[in-house]
Amino acid sequence: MPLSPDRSSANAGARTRFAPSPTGMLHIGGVRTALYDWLLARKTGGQFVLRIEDTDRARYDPEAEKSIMESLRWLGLDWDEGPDVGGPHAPYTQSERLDRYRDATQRLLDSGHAYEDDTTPEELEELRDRQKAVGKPPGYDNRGRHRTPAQIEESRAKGLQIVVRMKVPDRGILRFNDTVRGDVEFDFALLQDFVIMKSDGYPTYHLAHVIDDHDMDITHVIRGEEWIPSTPRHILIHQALGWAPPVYVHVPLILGKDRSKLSKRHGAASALEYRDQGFLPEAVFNFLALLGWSPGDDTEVMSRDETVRRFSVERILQHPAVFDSEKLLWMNGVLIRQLSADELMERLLPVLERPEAEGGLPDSVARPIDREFLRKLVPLVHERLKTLNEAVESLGFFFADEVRPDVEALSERKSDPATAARSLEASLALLKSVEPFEPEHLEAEFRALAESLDMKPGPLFTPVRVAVTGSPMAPPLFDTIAAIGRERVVERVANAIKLLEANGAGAGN
RNA sequence: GCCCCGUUAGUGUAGUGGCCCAACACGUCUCCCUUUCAAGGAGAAGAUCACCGGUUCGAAUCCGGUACGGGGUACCA
Repeated sequence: MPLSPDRSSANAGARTRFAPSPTGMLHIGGVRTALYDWLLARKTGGQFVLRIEDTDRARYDPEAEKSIMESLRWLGLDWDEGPDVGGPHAPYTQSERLDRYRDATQRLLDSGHAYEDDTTPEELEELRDRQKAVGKPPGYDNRGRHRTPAQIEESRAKGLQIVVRMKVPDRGILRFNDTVRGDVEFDFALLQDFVIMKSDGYPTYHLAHVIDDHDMDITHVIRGEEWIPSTPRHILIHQALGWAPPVYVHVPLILGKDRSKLSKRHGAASALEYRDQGFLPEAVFNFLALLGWSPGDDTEVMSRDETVRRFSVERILQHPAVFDSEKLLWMNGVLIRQLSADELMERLLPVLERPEAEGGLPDSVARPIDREFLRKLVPLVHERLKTLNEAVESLGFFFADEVRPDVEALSERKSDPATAARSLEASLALLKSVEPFEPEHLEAEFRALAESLDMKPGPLFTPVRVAVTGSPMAPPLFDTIAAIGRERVVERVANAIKLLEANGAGAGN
C-alpha cells in the first residue's frame, strides 16, 4: 500500500498528555486537543497521560478537575496514567510536584541560566506605562539580571517578593520544527527574561510543564496554536537542563460562527453540555476529530476504531475551523440511526428518566419507565431523532395521561374546524369498535372510512393525529394509535371533539 | 505597536505543477416517496481557489508583497 510514511508510528509508542488547568469547564477546543492526544497514543500503542496543571492558585476551581475527567470519560478518552489512577511517574498533579520544580529552579540558578529578581509588580507596571507612553513595545527590560546575592538578600529581608527569571540570550535565532507548521523561527532579541518561579513558590506553566513532560517521558506535546509564541521559552528551558525537547504539534484553534475563538457566548461550548443536550459521545468524538483533521479522503462518518486506525498528526490542518453545530446535529442523527433499537433504548432511558426540570419526561410519568413499552416505541421515532433529548418531546405523549392539543392545529392545513369535527366523530366511532386494534388493520379501516366520507386520507388523519399526539408532527399514525391503546386513544379523540365544540365548531356546522 | 500562525462555495474538508473553468459532506432550494414529521431517492444553486505580482509551456498547488482574520506579547494557562 502506497501509504506515506508516518513518523509518529515509526517510533512506536507515543506518550502524549492532556494537561488541563482546572479553572473551569472543559472547553470543546480542549476536548479536541485531548482527543488528538488520545488518538495518537492509541494509534501508536503508546500511553495517554492526564496531568492537572494547577499552578494558578488564583483561578483554581476545585470542581473543574472532576468535570474535566467526567468529560473525558464520557467521550471514552481513557487515560493510562493520571491523578486518579496513578502511574510510574506519579504524582500527576502539579501542586504535588513542587519539589521537582524547586530542584530544577535551583539547578538553573546554579548554572547561571536563571536569576532571582526582586522587581516589584508596581515597578513592572510603571515600566510598561513608560514604554507605552514613548510608543515602545511593553516588556521586561531584564533589569534584574545583575543583582548581587547581597542585594537579593536585602530585598528579601525587606519583605519584597522574589521571582526567578529565565535568562534569554540577547540575540540569536531559535528554530524549531512543528509537526503541523513546519519550521518556525523566533528572534531572541524580541524575547525578554521570563518568570519561571512565582513569588508564591509555584512555578509558571513554562517551567512546570517542561519538567513534567521530561519526567513523564512525554514524546509529543499536542496543544493549541496559542502556544507557538512561547515555545522558544520551553525549548530554552529544555536546553538549559540538558534535555531534548519533545515533538511539538500545535493544532489550530476552533472558532465560533463569528470567527473568533470559541467561547461561552457561542452557545454550548463545554463537552458536558453536549451530553446534556442529547448528543452521542461518538458523534462529538467523530465530529471533533474531523475539525482540524481529515483522513485524506471523503470519509466522514467513522467508528472510533477506524478513526484511531486512520489518524495521523501529519494530516492535522494548519488553519482554524469554525464549529458548525448544524453538521454536528446531522452527524448525531446519522449515528443514532446506526444504533440498534435496543442500544438506542438503553441510551434513551436515562434521558427520559431525568427529572422534568432537567429535561426528562414530566414528573407525573412513573419512574422507572416501562422498558417493554419503550421497546415498542423506539422503532417509531428512531430515524426521526437528531438528538436523544428530542425523544422527550416525540415520545412524551405516549406516556402522558392526557394531551392538550392546540385547537388551531386540530383543523389546520387542508382541513377546517367543521371538517375536523366531523372527521373526529367518525374516527371515534371507528376506534371504539375496530378489531383487531393493530396498525395494519387500523390503517385499512381508516382508509375505507376516508373513502366513505369522500375525503382524502390527509384531512381525515391530521385531526386524529393531533387529537391523539397533541401535535401535527408525530410518528406514523396507526403504529402510534395501536401503541397507545384503544382506551386512551378513544379518550383523547373524545376530548378533542369537546375542545372543538367548546370553540364553536360543532359537527353541525 | 511588535512577533507568530493562517486564508479553496455560508460551514467542514479533498486537492501537494497538467486528469481542476475545482471534488465530497453539512446547510439551502426543487422534485419524488408519503397520513404529518423525519429518513430515503433524484436534481439545482452556490468558489474570479483572499488580492497583486513573479517563476513556469502550464499554478489552487512554487516564490515575494499586500490585505484580511486569528493568536501571542502576564508572578494565566
